[in-house]
Amino acid sequence: MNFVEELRWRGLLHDMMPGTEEALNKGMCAGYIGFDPTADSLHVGSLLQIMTLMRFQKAGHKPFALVGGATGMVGDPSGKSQERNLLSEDILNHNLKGIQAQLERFLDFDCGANSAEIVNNYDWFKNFTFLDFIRDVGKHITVNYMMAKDSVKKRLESEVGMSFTEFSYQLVQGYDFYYLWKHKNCILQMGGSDQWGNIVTGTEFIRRKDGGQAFALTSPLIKKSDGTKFGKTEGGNVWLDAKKTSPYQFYQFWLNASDDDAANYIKIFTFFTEEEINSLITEHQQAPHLRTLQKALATNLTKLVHGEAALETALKTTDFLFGNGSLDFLKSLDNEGVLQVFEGIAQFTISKNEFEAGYDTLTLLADKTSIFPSKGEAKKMIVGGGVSVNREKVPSPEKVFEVSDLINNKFLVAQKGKKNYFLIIVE
RNA sequence: GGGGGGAUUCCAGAGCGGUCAAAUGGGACGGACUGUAAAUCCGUUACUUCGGUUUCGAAGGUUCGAAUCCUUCUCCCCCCA
Repeated sequence: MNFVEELRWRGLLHDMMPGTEEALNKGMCAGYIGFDPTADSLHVGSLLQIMTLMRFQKAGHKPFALVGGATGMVGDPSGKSQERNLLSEDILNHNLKGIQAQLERFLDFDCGANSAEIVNNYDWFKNFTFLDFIRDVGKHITVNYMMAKDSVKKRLESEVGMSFTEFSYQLVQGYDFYYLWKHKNCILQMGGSDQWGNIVTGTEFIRRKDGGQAFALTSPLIKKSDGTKFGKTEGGNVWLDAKKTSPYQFYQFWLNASDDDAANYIKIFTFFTEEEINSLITEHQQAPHLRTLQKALATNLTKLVHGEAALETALKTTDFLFGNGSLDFLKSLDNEGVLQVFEGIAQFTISKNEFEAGYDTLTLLADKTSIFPSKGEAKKMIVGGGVSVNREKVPSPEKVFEVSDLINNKFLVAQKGKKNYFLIIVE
C-alpha cells in the first residue's frame, strides 16, 4: 500500500494537490512538515504530524522535520483570531531545543537514502536581509493573492486587524518550501488542514520563481466525537515531555478516550494494519467494558513516546490506583517502591513535626498542599462526598489525620474525585 | 469633528437604590449509574478563623444604604461628517 492510500483509509487525508499521488509513486521523494516553537515541548496534537512523517519514511520516502526558528519569530496567523504576541529570542531558542530533541526520538536518521533530517529555517533566514527578501520573494507573489487566503481574509474583515508581520508570514513559510525544494529536492509539504493556504503559497512561489513543481498534502483536524478540542484534559494540554505530562498521565489520557473516539484514534495514532484494527474493533464491541481499543492506544503510544520502562511504571500505577490494588499492597512496598508507583502523580511534602501537630483535612489539603486552591472549595467537595484519603471517603472537613493514618509511617494517598490522585509525603 | 450605546462573577447575559455574592444558559468540577466510556439525573461554581470580609471597567462623590444615582478617567461598539 502506498503512502497516500495508507493515509486515505486511516482518514488522515484532508486534501492534496492534483498529481501528488502520482509524483510519490514514481519513487523515493523528500517531503517535510514544519513544527512551531510555540512551547518547549510538542503535544499530542503534534503527534499526528510526527506520525505522518513516520509513515512517510516507512513508505520509503525521505522525511524532513522543520523547526521554525525563523517562522516562530513571526507568528503564524492561521486559525488565530487575534494577533499573537512575539516570543523573545531566549524563549524561542529554549523551545527550539526542546522540540528538536523530541523529534529526534521518532524518526530514523540512519537508514541510508531515506534517512530523516531535521532542519531549522533560521539557518537560511538569518542572513537574508529585508531588502533581498522583498526583492527575491515578495516580487513573485501579489498582495491580491496573499489577501485571498482564508487566514488573512478573516482577519482583514475582523475588528482586530492584522499586523504586517503576520501578513507576511505566508511568504516566509512559502520561502521555506522553496529553499527545501531547491536545496534538498523536497517536493512535498504536509501539515494540518489549517496549513493548506501557507503550503500552497509555497508551491505557487516555486512555480512562479523557478517554474518548478511541488505538492501539498494536508490532514484533517482531529476532533472529539462531542465536538470539543482534542488533546486537552482538565489539567490543560497533554504534552509529550514527561516533565510536563507524566507517562502515567499520558497513558491515562488515551485510556480515558470515549468508545467513539478510540475507534477513530486507533486508525490515526497507531501503525496497526487495517485487518488488525478491524479485529480490535470487533473485539472491543464484543466486550466493551474491557476497553480493548483504549488499552491498545494507551499502551502503544506511551511506549512510542516515553519508552518501554516508562510504560511499565504507568501500568503499575494504573493497576494500583484503578485495579484492585489495596492499601495492603502499598504497605507491602518499601518507600522506594511507593514512590515508584506514584512516580507520575502530583506529590506534596510536609514535615513530620508539622504533621504531628495535627491538621484537619481542610488545612492539610488546601493550606499545606495545593490539592485545593482554597479551603472553601475543599470543604464543599468533602461535604459533597468527593474527597478520599487512603481510599476512604473523608467524612467531614474537621477530620484530623494522625501519624497512625500514615502508610509506612510516611505517606497519605489523597483523592479528589475518582481519578485525581495525590501523594502526600510526611518526613 | 458631531451624536448615541456599552463595560456585571470562567464565558454569554439579566439586574437599574435596600429582600444582590448577584437570575438564567453554557462551561468546568463533584456525586449517582456504568466500563476510569457515552447518555441521563443530582449537586457545587468569590474568600473566610463561619463572626464576617472583598466583588459588578478605574478613581472619587451623593445616600442610613449603590452593580444600580452623580463626576472624572480608560477601553469598546454604532450612526453622522
